[in-house]
Amino acid sequence: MRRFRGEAENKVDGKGRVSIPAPFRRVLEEGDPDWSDGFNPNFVLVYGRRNNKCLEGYSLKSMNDVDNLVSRLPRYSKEREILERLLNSQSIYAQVDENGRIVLPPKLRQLAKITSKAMFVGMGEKFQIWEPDSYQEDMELMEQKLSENNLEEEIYSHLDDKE
Amino acid sequence: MRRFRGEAENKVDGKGRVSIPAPFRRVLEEGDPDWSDGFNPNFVLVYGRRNNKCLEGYSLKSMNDVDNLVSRLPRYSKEREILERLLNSQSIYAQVDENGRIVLPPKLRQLAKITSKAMFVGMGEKFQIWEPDSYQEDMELMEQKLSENNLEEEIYSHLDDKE
DNA sequence: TTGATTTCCATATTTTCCCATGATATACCT
DNA sequence: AGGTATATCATGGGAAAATATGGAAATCAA
Repeated sequence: MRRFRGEAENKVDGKGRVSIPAPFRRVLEEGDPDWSDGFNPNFVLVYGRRNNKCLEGYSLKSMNDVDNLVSRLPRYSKEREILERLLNSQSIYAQVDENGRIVLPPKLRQLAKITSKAMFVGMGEKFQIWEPDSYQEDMELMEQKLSENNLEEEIYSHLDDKE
Repeated sequence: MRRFRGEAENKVDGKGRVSIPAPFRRVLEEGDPDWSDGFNPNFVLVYGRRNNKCLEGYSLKSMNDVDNLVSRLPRYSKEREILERLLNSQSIYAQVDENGRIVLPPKLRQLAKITSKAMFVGMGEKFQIWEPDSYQEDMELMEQKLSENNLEEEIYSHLDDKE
């Protein structure tokens, strides 16, 4: 299964339209069970995550995976209710149009402070949409934290095969 | 499993096209689960490592191994999000074309300061793409450091099996 | 009606695809 | 062994398709 990789900065016009980077569209197509050649994929936009600093896009398949994880929790547990609230109420279906664009509703643009440009960031099974300056800030903050405490090595150590 | 070995300097044309050295292609083919004779392998180009001094190519298989390790971390943990950011946002899929070439997008060429030539360097499970002068500099720096303190022996000693 | 949203069309630029060439290399055949 | 046909390789150029983006017309909603 193809993953969301790379970054792309696209323009947002007055109507809130933005192009989804073509490589991301390929992943969304692959992740939409109903998609077939010539048609446009649907997917899910989540806006309640990361303190509203960005939006997150999931293919239908990967959203399903997340939903299934939630379903495994006890039906009326606090955790499950919170997760269901975050994932379901704070998300919408979006559909790519004929030109490869979506419309970001005003509310979502406000939340993420997106005005004239949007930065698309690949995150593997999902992607994020940032206001470009916020993204750069966040990236720098992350890199700073990594180098500060020599965390990079520690982080990468998580990758070592341990069985 | 075949490994990336050797060096090759190839031209980069105006469109950013470069030939992947034929021996490297053989490794990429072997490392692409979907590849079969007559087709062209896909792989992953990473541009965020090594201070942007070069690009790195990974076969799909070896990249998959890394991704799978990340997937084992709790889905929304800090570590996983950081790793996903590092690994996914700073990489793209690349596909070898009919003539054995890939296109280096302008952004990646800029990052590595690659203009008209690219040096391909085998690194075992991955390969690097350098601007030829930068590569020579880096190589000389390394050799200098090694000989200066007579470190070569010490370096190789790390290879001894210690349990 | 009027503002907003969706659909459709237009276009410059980028990217991809396809074919061509010269240079090596490999295989084959007598 | 010599010579010839056959691949493969690195590279170039042009045609065709795809991408990102702008704007107009059509549709919808209050």
